[in-house]
Amino acid sequence: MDTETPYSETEEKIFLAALEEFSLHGKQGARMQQIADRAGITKALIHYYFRSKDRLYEAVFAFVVRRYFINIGENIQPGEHFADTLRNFIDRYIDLLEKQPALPFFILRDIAEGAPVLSAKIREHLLPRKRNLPFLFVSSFEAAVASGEIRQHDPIQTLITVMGACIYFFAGFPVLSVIIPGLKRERARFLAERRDHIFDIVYYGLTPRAENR
Amino acid sequence: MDTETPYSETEEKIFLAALEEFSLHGKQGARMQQIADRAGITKALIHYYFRSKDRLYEAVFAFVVRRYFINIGENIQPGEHFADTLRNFIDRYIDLLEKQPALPFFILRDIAEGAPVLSAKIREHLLPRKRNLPFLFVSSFEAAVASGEIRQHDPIQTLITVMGACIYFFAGFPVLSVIIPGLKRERARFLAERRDHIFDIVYYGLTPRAENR
DNA sequence: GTCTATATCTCGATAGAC
DNA sequence: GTCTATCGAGATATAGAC
Repeated sequence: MDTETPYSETEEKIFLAALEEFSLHGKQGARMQQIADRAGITKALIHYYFRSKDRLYEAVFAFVVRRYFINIGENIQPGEHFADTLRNFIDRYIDLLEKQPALPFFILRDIAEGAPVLSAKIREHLLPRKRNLPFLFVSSFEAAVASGEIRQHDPIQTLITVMGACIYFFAGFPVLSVIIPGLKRERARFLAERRDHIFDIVYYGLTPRAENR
Repeated sequence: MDTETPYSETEEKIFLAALEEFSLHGKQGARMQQIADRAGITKALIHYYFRSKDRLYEAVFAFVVRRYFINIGENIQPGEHFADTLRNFIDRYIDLLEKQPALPFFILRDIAEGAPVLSAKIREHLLPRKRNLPFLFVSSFEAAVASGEIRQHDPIQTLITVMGACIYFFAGFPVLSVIIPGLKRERARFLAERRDHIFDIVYYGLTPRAENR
């Protein structure tokens, strides 16, 4: 994985082990011993590099947030039509989740505890940027309403719907794969279709409609 | 709250305190002392009734999951049109989440650990029943495709989209309320609109469409 | 059944050798 | 930088009086 940081080899091993352990068990549930085992070193070394469990968690969280909120928000072009913006949003979001499937759990863990760390990170990193993904989504949406491309609707509601539709496949996968036979085996195909499906439903749910039913 | 169990008054106090504490902090993060304080008794009494923290957590989790599956698994009427089924599904699902907002976090915690408990409960409670909510959703969907009410589409993809759209509002609320000014204050109104929004997007995303764009 | 007091244990953190 | 050994805090769990 590209941590984009000048970590030593050992640091990186610890870091990755921690990411996995924290994702699986949360901050409280994670065990330093388990992280050490995963990384193939001893607890003492973790403290040597990261000083404390709190700091280690902080480091992992900061990394995750950078990936999640900043990478996703940068270099994105608002499409000429809302259709392009929407498609772009879905693809980027699913790409991100696919590349780092532990990520939603990591985030949701924090949320489950009232999102103490996450809220701070959002305020610090996401809100100050004008070109972040949610912001672009909303402004592109409003432009499209004005131009008549889509109907009058609430952009925030739509944003939540799209994010939920994307993330739930990953977050709910273990459950879904019990309910839906063959899902595990055909995950890749299903996920590819998922992008089209979400776009299709949402976009045509927004466009001016035929008079029927 | 209706625990539907023949608990003594003290047991019930402990149980409810535990439900709250576990919801807030997870299994590991929860503190027996805190549960005792919430319940207005001492730690020793918790052990008297529930033997160990593990067993207490088990009891709470089993209760939460039972509620979840009982609610989504029974008493649902397939509507005459898919529109009715969809509307019904959304309303029930959001009702359930609203009544028990800690539920997604409980579930997500289990999922993050590979859904050991949840998978078992699904196999045990949901799959054997023919009239469960997902099943009815899919069969109503297919009937509607056949009758021409909606277009050809994948019912499973649609089901995931709807569930994700419903649940993400609750699961993501702490984050969303940071990004979206005023969300916390207007939660009730926003949630009411949410039902209409999801129905509108999804249903008209599925119906035969005007030729435009 | 409920409490106080205490035993036991788990786990993060540190000391110190190499 | 990395290890082994150990400490000490804090949490779960138990004993025993009432």
